[in-house]
Amino acid sequence: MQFDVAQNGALPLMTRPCAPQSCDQCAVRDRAICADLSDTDREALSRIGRRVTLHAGQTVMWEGDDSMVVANVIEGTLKLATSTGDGREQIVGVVYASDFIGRPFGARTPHSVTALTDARLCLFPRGGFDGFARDHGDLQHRLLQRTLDDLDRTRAWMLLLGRKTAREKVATFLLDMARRLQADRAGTIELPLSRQQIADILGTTIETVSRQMSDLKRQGIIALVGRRGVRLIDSAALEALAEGV
Amino acid sequence: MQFDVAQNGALPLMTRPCAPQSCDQCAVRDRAICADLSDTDREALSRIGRRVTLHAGQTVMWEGDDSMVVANVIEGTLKLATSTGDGREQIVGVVYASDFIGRPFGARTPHSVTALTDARLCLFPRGGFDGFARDHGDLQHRLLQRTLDDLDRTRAWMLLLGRKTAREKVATFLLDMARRLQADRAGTIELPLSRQQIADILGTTIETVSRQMSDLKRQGIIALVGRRGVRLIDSAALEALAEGV
DNA sequence: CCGGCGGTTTGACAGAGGTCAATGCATGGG
DNA sequence: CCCATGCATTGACCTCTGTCAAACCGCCGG
Repeated sequence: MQFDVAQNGALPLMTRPCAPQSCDQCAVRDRAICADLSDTDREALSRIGRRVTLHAGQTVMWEGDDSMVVANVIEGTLKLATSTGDGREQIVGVVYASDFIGRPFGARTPHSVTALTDARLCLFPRGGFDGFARDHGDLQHRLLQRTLDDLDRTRAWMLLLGRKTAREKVATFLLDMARRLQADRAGTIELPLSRQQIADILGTTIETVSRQMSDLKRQGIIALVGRRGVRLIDSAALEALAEGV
Repeated sequence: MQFDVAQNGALPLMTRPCAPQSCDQCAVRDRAICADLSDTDREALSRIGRRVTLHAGQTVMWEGDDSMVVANVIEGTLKLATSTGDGREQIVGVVYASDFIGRPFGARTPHSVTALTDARLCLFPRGGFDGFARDHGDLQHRLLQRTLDDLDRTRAWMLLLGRKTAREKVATFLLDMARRLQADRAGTIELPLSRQQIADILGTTIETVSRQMSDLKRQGIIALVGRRGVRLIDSAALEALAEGV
């Protein structure tokens, strides 16, 4: 178990905002929580925040910090993580474009948020966002929906962490990634995570992940292409393994 | 690993409602999500729902069921659980008086809800509740707050499930229960959970829980009184163990 | 007060997965 | 284009925890 001391670049607060950009051409405009707002409301919200870019490895928020900002993910993939005092890390969530990050209506950020790939965020100071959300029931409703979904997904993941074997964990993980990520024409997906990060998601070690993947490959259920590429050859078999058959 | 086939009595929908009771003397009136409502709104909500009693072991909702009802817990303790196809169970939450249960704004109940002790609920049909919540921003805000808190707690628990040792798990669990439960004058708390249920919370087995508790007792850190009583003798030592020192 | 039931504790053992270490191999900078 | 660096794979080993089984003992009903 070790820390991710990757490139801890400048905080995004320090990051130069992108050229101001209206919500009109925002890539996540109709999937983010602001999707239901009227044009004028959306522009008002937009003026509270600003667009920032992150490089892979940069951390936006730290576990235990005062909750200062929240954000929509415009592009990229980020991890949410907590760790024990002695540095064992558990990834508690992975977020993608259009997802919402940060802790609104609360004093503390309960987990760190770190970019896994280069990313772009639409960042809001928390106070301003909280106030805006209180006045806009539709925004709050959308946030509630999303939080309820997150909670469901998180609880489902507890079953994996608490009760599944290493084999089942890796199979479940691969299926989950295949569902979320776009495969190229050869059917290969590019994992946005290193083996260490996969281990930190599954509550196991890098060696165990590697061994399980090698086994699956040996059985002809998946193919490994390069360091981060995976092609699912027999999804049905994977599904079976994920459920422990 | 085995099923909890306890007393699976009638569904609460079948349960005879208690004598109609106004919100005025409700025990959780100022802690439940309806606390911020005006008297008239609260009564309106109350008319949508009804009070039901549950016996220990009764299940209110089943994993995967259509989400038909939601409820406030007036009294008692309940568990939220999911299981794998072959019957391994993971408890994903424990709820107490004033907590909210069920899946509003969604089609499926993602986990079962089962009474650990006798309990009383204030039960609402989901459709009616959803509609009411949409029209009452303050109720929705309170629900959002609560869901965000649940999510934080759940994610903290993922660290336990994925990264902590059996010793750390049990120590963390005992401290968590001590924080939630009222100790009697001798400083003893009465766990609302059997060893099996504790194991299902911690993602381990009944034997491991038992062995860890016996070790802690042998070290003079806790005392065990009867089947479900525990007295924390050296909380500082427990804290240290919980963090893996 | 006693006896039996069901949950709990304890023991013996095995195996999944963690740890330590060495080797392999993509990938990007020079 | 090639090598160095860091991630990934593989191997050997060991420990923690799960499994199976037996003994124990609170607690309730008779």
